[in-house]
Order: sequence, then structure tokens, then C-alpha cells
Amino acid sequence: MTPKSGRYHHGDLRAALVDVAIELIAERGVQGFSLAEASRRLGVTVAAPYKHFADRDELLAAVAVKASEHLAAAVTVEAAATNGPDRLAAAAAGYVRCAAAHRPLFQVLFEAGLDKSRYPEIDAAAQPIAEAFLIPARTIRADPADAHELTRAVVAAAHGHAALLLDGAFGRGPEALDAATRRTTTVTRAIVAGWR
Amino acid sequence: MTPKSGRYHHGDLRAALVDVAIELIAERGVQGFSLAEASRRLGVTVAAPYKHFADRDELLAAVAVKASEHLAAAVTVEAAATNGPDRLAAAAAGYVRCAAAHRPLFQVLFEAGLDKSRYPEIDAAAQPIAEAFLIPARTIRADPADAHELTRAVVAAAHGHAALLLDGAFGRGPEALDAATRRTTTVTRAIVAGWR
DNA sequence: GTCTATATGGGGATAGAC
DNA sequence: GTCTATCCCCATATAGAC
Repeated sequence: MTPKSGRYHHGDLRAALVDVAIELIAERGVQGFSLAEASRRLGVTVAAPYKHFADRDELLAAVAVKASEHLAAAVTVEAAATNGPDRLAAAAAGYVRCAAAHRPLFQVLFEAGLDKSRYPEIDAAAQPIAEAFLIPARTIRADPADAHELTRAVVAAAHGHAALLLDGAFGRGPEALDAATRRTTTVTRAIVAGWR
Repeated sequence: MTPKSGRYHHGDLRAALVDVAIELIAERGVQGFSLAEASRRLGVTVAAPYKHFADRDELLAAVAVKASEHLAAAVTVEAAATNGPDRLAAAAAGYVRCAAAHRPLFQVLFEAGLDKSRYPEIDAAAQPIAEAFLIPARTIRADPADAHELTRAVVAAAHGHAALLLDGAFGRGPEALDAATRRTTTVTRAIVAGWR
């Protein structure tokens, strides 16, 4: 603290950049996001972000980590709030609801064209998502390999619903979200019931 | 034909642009695609494309139409080559295989950030995809609303597998594709078997 | 260690000539 | 139908003020 001059200093530019990035992406989409516009909004020059992020993608990667954390939290909470065989369905519905509630975050995670092998933090943050599905799956299938396959199948079904919902393929508005989460629950139950 | 001067004229710049766009996207991803680079490859100036497409997105929309047509064809063919209750599973597996085989097209369709409400052609071209799933679904569920829901569930499961596969969430390489298509078949059968 | 000032090069898009 | 020329925005790099 105690700024030594009249020069403007930002308290925590790094965090501020992440926040304003999410705002901008909500308004214009990932493709429309620019570091220049983010800098302008924060009253900082275009060069300032480069003291915190190597490039545009590294900032987006930070947003993607936040996205993974949100998804993991939502899925874990929903699964924990339910008991019995419906825990998988609850987790899947939580995935879809979270994607809809945090559209810009979800977009960065899957539509930003990030090379995720360059950012292991994203994978690490996403790990708990799979875990939240795997735990209930193990109560349904004892064999580890089988539980793993069941998990991936349910995650894919949830992801497909989330992606197509945000894409508009299921229509727009709250009814579309409602129908999609319902169907996600239904389909997850069906997968569990019909799994070979 | 018969060029009136030494000035270079392209035979069918519009079609050539669509083709070179797919090439470029295959090399650098949708985000990395630029009209300038496409123009350079075709030996025309950067202004030339604007006589055929209002903007960059309109060219991408043309690619997206092609993508929908590919998906529709693949899904229809696979479904037609199979009989009985496995037709839905065959269609779903065809969806995943087609996405993997035509990665750049699939990316444009779902990761280009296109505002599809601005391009009804894309929706029109995608219609037959849903149709290819709906026909076998009707043989399983007579009630139209129910068949419709079952269709959406299976499409979402297939789409989720395709998207996560291309994202690398299931690993890379031919084994990942093989595992994903197998799982898509398995999960579709499970959905059909367990559908409420 | 954080930000400013400034410069380079590229890409999207438009206007008017041929 | 294509070109030239032009404008503005953006990503990125470097040097320097405090």
C-alpha cells in the first residue's frame, strides 16, 4: 500500500483481468474477447496485462481453471445432496445447470480453442469433475474399468446436453434449460438402468 | 471465360474459398483461420472474398452448412445399414466417427461462435440429422413426444462423446476414437433399454 | 515490481478504379 | 470480379518512469 506517487497502481490487476474477461465474454463471446478491450475497461494500457499473463491464451487458461472449479463444485454439491442410485443423475443435472448459469466460463473451457496440453492446470482443475461422477458410479458397478466407462458415458451425456443447450439446438430461454435438465436426469437414469 | 485482360480471374472463388477455409482450419483451428491467409493461398487480394461473402462469419456459415450435410449423410447411411433396435446406436456411432473424420467441419459447426439464428441455412442443413435419429426412435416409442425426447437424448449423448473426444478428454489417437465409438454404441443401447 | 509510452505487423472491412 | 488504397482494431514487444 501507501502509493509512492500519483501514478495509478492497480491493487490486483491479475484478478481484475480475469473478472473483466468473464464480463466481456458474456457480452461478446470468446471470439470477441480482446486484451485491449479488457485493458481499456480497467483503465490500464494494453501492455499491462503482459506483466501477469504471457499472452491472451494464458489469461483464457486462468478463466478455464475457474470454469473447471465451478463445474466441479456444482457437480460435487448436487451429487452429495442426493442418495442412492440417483446420485449420478443429480451430478449430471448439476453439470447442465452450471453450464447454463455460467455460460461464458463454459464457453472458455470448450470453445476457446485452447491447447489444453499446454495448460496442465486446466486438466488438474477438471479432475474433481470426473471424480464426482466416478464415486457414485462405483456404487453401481464394482469393477473399476466398468465404473470408469459408465462415468465417461454419463459425463458425455451431460456434456452433450450442456453443449447443445448453449448452442441453441434445444431452443432458447428457461423452458429449454428446464427441459434439458429434466432430460439429462431421465437419460442418466436410463443409462444406469440399461447399462449392459 | 475468355479473360478480357491480363488481370487474373478466378473460376469459382466462392467454392475455392470454402475449400481453402477447411484446409486452413484443419491446420490452425477455427480461431486461427483468417480471410487474409485464405486470400493469399488463392492468389487473390484480401478484398476479393467480400464480393462473395459479407464477412468472415458468412464464409464460416457456408462451411457449417457443409458440416451439417456431412453429419446428416453419415448418420443416415449408418442408420440405413442397420436393422432393428440397433439403428439408433449405429446412427450415434456414425455421428462420432464423422466428427472425428471431419474435425475442422465439426469445429466450425460448434466452436466457431457463429450466431446460428443469423444463418437459417445451417439449421435447415442440420434438420436431416435429427430426422435420421427420429425415424428409428419412432419404432421404439410410438408416442411422438416421447420419440422426440428419446431422439434428443441420444443425439446429446452422441454429441457429448464427439465433443469430448475432439477436445482430448478421452485421450488422443485412434484408440481414443475406437473407445469413444464403442462407448457411444453401448450408451445408446443402454438408453434405449432403460428409457422410462 | 507495476504500469506507461510507443512501435511493429497483421487482420477485418470499405470505397472507388479497372 | 478483382485490384489498390485506406482505416481502424488488436496482439505483442521493448524501453523507461516510478
